Amino acid sequence: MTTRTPDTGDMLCFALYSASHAMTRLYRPLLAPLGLTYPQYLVLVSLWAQDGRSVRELGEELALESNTLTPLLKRMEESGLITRARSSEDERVVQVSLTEKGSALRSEAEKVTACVFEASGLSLDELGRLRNEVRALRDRIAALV
Amino acid sequence: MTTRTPDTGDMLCFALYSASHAMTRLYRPLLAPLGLTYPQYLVLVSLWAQDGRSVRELGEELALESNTLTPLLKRMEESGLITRARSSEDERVVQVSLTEKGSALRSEAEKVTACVFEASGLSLDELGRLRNEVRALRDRIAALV
DNA sequence: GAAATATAAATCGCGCACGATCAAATCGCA
DNA sequence: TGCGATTTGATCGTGCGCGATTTATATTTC
Repeated sequence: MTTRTPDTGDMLCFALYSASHAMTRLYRPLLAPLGLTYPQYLVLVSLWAQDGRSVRELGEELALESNTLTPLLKRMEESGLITRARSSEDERVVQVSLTEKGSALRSEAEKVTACVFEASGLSLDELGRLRNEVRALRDRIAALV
Repeated sequence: MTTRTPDTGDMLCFALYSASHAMTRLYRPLLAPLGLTYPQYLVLVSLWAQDGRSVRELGEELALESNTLTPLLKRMEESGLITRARSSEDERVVQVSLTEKGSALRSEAEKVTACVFEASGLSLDELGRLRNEVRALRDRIAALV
């Protein structure tokens, strides 16, 4: 009948917002012993898949701008996880590379992954399906912005 | 065969993280003309549903602590959207109430809602189903933390 | 009814996000 | 070849999120 203003419980955007924060809260105590924040963990995941990427490439993968990444990467350099170096071919580009320490965290991170999967309470199939739906929505929205 | 470290594309947590940020980016230009950020919009949505809530109640609804809400609410008070007043019954409690201006934004917000629904590219049914799945996941995770 | 405990909000410090802007390097092309 | 346009990353300011702590008020317990 009457269209009422949606409550937060009705809003998909709030479901995503609060679920994302819940995930970060779940990760925090698991990553803290490794000296990592969640966004820093994402950078490592990206570099484990492909080392030596530029700031721009990392930004494309993670949907973050240099104004976010530059200070974040400096902190990661400070804690000895990565190195940052200007490319000799193109002096504009900064290559980000894993250190020994950054590479070594990979095996620790697999335990974290397992722990988070457990916490989700989903089967691999369910998780994959939900992830694909959320990703599809994200891509549809991102294409507009 | 071998279990490889998941890439960001495989991770449900990253799907949620990036989808949530994409949503915020979608909302930003729609809310900016109203002088609102996305979290401030969420506070208004909560208050439109039930005015005069305490900081604690808002925090429960939005899953935010007073260290986030207090400064946020002060900014909203500053911009004339809400009032903050100590309860006379319990001096610890701060009641948050909509001003005329805060109430008036409700009709504007419905246009924003429609615009975001459009951008999602989902049917009402699909949206509802996805929202319920994301919410269920969030609640399962939040129960552990 | 005084001391111990619990609860509500505020404060502080740090790490994201991001709009706006800037400096430097490279590219394009007349 | 030279000069404007583009690309890359950095810088700055503001607004969240949140762990840790503090202050003030209320409740419990003895």
